[in-house]
Amino acid sequence: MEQSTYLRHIAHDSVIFGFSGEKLHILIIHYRETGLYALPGGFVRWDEDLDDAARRNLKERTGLGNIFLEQFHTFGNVERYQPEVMQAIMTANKLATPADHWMLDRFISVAYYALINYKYVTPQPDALSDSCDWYPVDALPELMLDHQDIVNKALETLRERWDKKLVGVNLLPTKFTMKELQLVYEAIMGESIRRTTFQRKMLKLDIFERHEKQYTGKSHKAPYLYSFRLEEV
Amino acid sequence: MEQSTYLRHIAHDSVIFGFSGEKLHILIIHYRETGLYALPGGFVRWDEDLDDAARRNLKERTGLGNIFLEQFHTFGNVERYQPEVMQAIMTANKLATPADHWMLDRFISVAYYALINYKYVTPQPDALSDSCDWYPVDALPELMLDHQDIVNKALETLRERWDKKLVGVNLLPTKFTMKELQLVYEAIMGESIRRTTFQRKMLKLDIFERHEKQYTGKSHKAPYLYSFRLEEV
DNA sequence: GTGCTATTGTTACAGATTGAGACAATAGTA
DNA sequence: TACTATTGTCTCAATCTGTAACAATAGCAC
Repeated sequence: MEQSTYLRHIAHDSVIFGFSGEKLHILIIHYRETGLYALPGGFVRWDEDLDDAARRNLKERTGLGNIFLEQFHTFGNVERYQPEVMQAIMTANKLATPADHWMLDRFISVAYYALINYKYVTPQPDALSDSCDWYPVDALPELMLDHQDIVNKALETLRERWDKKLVGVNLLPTKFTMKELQLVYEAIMGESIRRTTFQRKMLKLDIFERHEKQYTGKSHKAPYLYSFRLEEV
Repeated sequence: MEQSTYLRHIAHDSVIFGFSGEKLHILIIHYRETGLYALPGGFVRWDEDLDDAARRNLKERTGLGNIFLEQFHTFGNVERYQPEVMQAIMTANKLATPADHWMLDRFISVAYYALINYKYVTPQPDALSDSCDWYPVDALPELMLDHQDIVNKALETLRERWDKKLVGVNLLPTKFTMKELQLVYEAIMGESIRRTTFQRKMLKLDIFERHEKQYTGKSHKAPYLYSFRLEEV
């Protein structure tokens, strides 16, 4: 039986979505002194479920557990194999890297996406990176390896799996206005939708609880706050 | 750099769907003398794309290349690790199995589903198995490891991704009747649908070419044959 | 308070889609 | 020529959607 800590050749990366109130953002880490930007990710321990590894990573980066996290694709092209990239990262961190080091092998990466509440998160860099920050999905820095492909596929998947409750519950605060829900929808779909149609369609779903009005100080009619009826989740 | 032929810890399995004209079937292999049934699968070569590995496997089993094949989930629970199962298969084939043999390691499996034309296929067993046959999805033998979970997830995915053209083109012969298309739909969805509604909805898509009538010798009005207009695929 | 503006909740109406059934056409058989 | 099973089409009502209109405010200026 293998005795090393991690399974060889297997990595995982996460596309962690947050909604700023206006735009979709994702978490990107920056590797010290290399100029390399990447998705947060890691490896799978010998005695750990694949999903648990991704969850552990998410917890380390955001401090949040019990978050919506779902696998969406596994990337396994040979072109992902670029040992010089990993070499650069390790050298910048003054780590010994014998040519047969396990981190320099070819990796297949299982990609996950997470939906979390932007406001409750303080992104945490890991041992090899000097920062971990939110970037708008439409203005990302150049990402290493195939990470931009991973982001694109994550967005595509999110659009396909758009489910009002799922996405809303995870990207919005507990109470929100219809306008905010609509902004999330538009940010994900990349298209605008008529206010009245959206409102009617949402309300007809009968999955919302209506609460008090939200007085923002603006000089116009105040919108109602809504929440998802959670007993139906 | 790793010198062995295959990437360690990484496997792939395929759920290969075919339509008998009445029911959905999938290909299942039977391992010699062990009583074990499993999905066809294999490993990934050091210099091979993940998708190509699955495609190679499909070609070996069915003789068919250029077939619709899509990844849908990666299974990586620790409970998949049951070296005694692999041990039994290898012993039955009189293969030496030192305790540290790479095939006895823990594996993460990337699962694919394929849609192929039932009639054009002669299933081929591989070196370790003595048969490879079609089974109706609702009457599978007991499968080893988590392969039943894999099948269930494949079905679920197929239902989500039901796209008339995609599914029809791959599971039906070039020319088919509306009735046959409806049977495919019902076999996948597991529910029946009203004939007239289905027909109207399909024809409105405007993706079919109508051909001659099909005279089956039955005493009733003969249905038209249709094909998908392929320039739009 | 009265008017003004921006935004929200609701309703109205036409057009499209859908579920359910009716009905005529017809290939083979008695 | 009648009869049966199945298919292609149409009708009708119910529902859903896109669009616009309109009434109801919350704050502000006065």
